[in-house]
Amino acid sequence: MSQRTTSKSEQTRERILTAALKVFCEHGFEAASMREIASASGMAVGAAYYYFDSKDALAMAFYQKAQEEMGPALDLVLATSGTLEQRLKGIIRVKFEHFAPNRTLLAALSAHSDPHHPLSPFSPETAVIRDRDIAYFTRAVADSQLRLPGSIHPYLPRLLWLYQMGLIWFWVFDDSLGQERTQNLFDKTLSILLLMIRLAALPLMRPLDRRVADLLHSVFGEPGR
Amino acid sequence: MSQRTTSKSEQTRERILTAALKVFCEHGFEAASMREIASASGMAVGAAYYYFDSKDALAMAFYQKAQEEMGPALDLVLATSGTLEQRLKGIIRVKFEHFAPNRTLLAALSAHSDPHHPLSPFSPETAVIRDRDIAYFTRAVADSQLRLPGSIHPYLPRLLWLYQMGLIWFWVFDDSLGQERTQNLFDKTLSILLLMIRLAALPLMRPLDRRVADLLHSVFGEPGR
DNA sequence: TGGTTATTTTGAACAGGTTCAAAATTTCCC
DNA sequence: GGGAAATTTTGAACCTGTTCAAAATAACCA
Repeated sequence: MSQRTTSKSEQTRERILTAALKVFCEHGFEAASMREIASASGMAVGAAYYYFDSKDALAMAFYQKAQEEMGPALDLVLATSGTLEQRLKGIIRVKFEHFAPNRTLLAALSAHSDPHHPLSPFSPETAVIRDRDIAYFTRAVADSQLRLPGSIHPYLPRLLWLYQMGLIWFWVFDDSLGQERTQNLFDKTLSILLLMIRLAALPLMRPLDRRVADLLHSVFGEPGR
Repeated sequence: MSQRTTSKSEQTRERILTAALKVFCEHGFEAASMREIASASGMAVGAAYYYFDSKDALAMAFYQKAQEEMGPALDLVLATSGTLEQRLKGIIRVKFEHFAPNRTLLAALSAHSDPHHPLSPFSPETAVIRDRDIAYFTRAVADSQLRLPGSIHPYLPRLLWLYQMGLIWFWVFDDSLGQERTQNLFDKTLSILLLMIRLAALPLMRPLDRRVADLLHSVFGEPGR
């Protein structure tokens, strides 16, 4: 049966990924070798490459799995909080808490700044993951009544995603105890962000609005979803 | 004589770097192998590693050399322009023009986002290069009369440097013809930046100022040079 | 069931960055 | 000048990510 086969194949894939995460946790991403991962999973090196395109792809698979696992917690945040502030705080807290045990693993993904690289957060290959992520920000913005210029509004989810990516980047490399510096950065930037959104409604900001909308259009392309 | 020795050693180093740049230009950074670079310079692989810590370090050496070469052009910009706008435009244009022939080589440096990595733009190891770079922005800000809150002022050079880094990052991966998208981004963000600086002087912005200054302090540390 | 095809698994081979002990050369000092 | 010490140069060896042709296994169908 094709069903069973897929399932067994899936199991093997799972087994390799689990072994990889274990090895990553033990020696860190760099120090972990594909040979060790393979033998930890009881398979040959080639098998790991049959299921994953590269070593980095293992880190990406971890991210993808994490995204699925966080789904319910994120839904809960959106269901139980109303203001944008609460929602953003909630969403980002969920992510930090979920990734905390493997925080440094994310550094492997931060390495790919080139949007041409399949594992870059900006690549076409990661578009599905990215869009799923952005969708949460879309929902976070949706029914929170924001008085934001309409021209900027459609870009807000993507901007917030970008903001989150920046925070995560800072967090990944934050050596302070309990990553308190990131917490500090988060508190302060969020408060500025919300204040700016409030100020953006003032007529004085009109010239700024126009320019920002123009900029966003040329960076992100069409405003439509 | 110690002088001669240093000089000859320096020459060899130069010869390897030149060969490396040639090979990088021919096949790109990734495709260039250390063996090819070594043989192109008429030395053994080990020699390259005697002068440079890694392959990436060759790209960094290129950046460092470029920084020195751009010095006079940057000084000229500062000497012949008065407004912050003209100066920023000038400084960044000089850089783009200088790096244009080797634009993609900079991608090798963009790869190191981890501040722990010696070649990261944020690492202690690159502090000298970074500070030299920031100094130009300090000079650019210096005698252009800006009405900016005093609490933010000391961070401005570092912020402008960060802004420049972002632009260069965008430029390195910009596939549009003649990198026109970057030009567009530059024009629009600069106009927004200058408008924001003008708006920042308004008393209405006082609460924002305080928060921004607080944020900058916690990210950059002490305001003093 | 038995043969054929598709999927999965293997591990040796490859390529390239990096190391290092030894050799070659230069410097330094008596 | 000559011998010790420092510097420079060498290239084979190492390690690791990755590939790939062949082997093993599973799925499918007559």
